[in-house]
Amino acid sequence: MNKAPIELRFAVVAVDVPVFALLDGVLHVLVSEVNKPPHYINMLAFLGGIIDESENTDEAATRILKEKGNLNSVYLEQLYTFSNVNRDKRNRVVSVAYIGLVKPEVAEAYKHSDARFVAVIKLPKLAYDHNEMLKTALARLQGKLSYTSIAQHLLPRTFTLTELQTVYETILQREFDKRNFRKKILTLDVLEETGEMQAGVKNRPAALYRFKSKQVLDLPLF
Amino acid sequence: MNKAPIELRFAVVAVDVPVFALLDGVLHVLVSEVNKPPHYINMLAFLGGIIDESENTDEAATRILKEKGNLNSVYLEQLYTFSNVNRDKRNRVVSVAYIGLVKPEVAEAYKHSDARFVAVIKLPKLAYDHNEMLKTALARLQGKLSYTSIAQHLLPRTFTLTELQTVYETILQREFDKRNFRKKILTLDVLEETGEMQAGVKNRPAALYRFKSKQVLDLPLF
DNA sequence: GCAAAAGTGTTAGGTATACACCCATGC
DNA sequence: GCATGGGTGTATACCTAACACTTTTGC
Repeated sequence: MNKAPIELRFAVVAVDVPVFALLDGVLHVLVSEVNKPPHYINMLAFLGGIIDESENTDEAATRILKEKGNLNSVYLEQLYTFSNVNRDKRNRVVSVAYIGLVKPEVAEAYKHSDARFVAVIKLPKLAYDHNEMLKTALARLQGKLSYTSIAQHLLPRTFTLTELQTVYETILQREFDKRNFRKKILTLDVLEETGEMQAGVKNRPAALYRFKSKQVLDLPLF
Repeated sequence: MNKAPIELRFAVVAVDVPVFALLDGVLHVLVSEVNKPPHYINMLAFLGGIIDESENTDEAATRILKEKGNLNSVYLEQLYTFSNVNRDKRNRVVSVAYIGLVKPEVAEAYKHSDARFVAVIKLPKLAYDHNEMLKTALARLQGKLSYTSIAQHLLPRTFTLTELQTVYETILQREFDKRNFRKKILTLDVLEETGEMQAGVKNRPAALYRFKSKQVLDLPLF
């Protein structure tokens, strides 16, 4: 493919991906060390990188999580594009940010040389404009949870209704009445019982459910 | 500012802006002629252009509407970033799309050499990926109308409740009961009466309202 | 038998929906 | 006085929110 005149190509296009996971009922996000003197010395940032000539930004996000974080099976959706002139002090980078969600068993097993899941409330000042990106991502996550079935990507394949409720309570930062929550979610008819029960818990075992559809559906929730 | 290595700068970053207006109760969008042989001959597309080194994409969108369409006072919000490798067949362009909204008096008075407002339902096949962009924009517009006070940017500064209802009915493509619509919108407490009435209409003149706040607020609507 | 979490129904208050007639103005 | 759109209230169904006790399991 032809290229546009060089003077129009002053910016690089990157993707950045805050990948969220719930670990022990606490929202975590994947960060890695950044050490790019003089501006970004020993700071944390989300995984990200520059897109290739042969891919769109969706594909770049998937590739970069794989290459830089050894992460597969991440649910991704585009978040927002950040383009302030000085958002990366080294040179002009326009970043198409994505939100990534992984199931807890993926995050629990995660081991990588420099990337790790850190509790969102414990994050320090991040590199680039990633604090702003985080704020945008959290707001979007709350919105999406409230009117779609996106919670399925933060839960194991099968889960208890209490686990599902905990996802909502953790991310929306409010509590729900157990009976009302169950009534609501069950009448939406998006879950089905697996027929299995929890095993090895030291209390009454709960019934396990799964989402009927792997699609993220629009739902009237909260 | 330093530049990244040239081999990473294969793409240009552009913005594209479908600008919507309601004219006589019909949704219109601003398009201009594109004539870029061999791929795009005498086609229509939304206003758009390449960002400058000194601006972010928000600023670029505002500037381009002014420069290429002589349009000011457009409400803008970022829509989505389109990055498919072949979305522009001439060379690699990553487009950060915005939605623009203008008040009917602006659209009615609009005169420009090649840009014009065309009814959305009458649009032909557009250049680039602008049909896909339109689809995304319309879906977003419906969503925003349903849970924010964005309608204010498609209405004159003062308006009747029937005009407001027509905005909702046109964009959401459903009808509302007049009494229930009024009750709902008035109990939300976002409107105030101007004290003025319509003049020169050949029926009973309606009371004129305005939005209390110029901010776009989140509201529980439909 | 005790600790821990699962599971389950009812009531009251508020919100959404459906529906029809009179009013003010221009011509 | 007629045509046009403006403006208003009520009754019903539905949904939401508040609330407490019994069950099952492991130890």
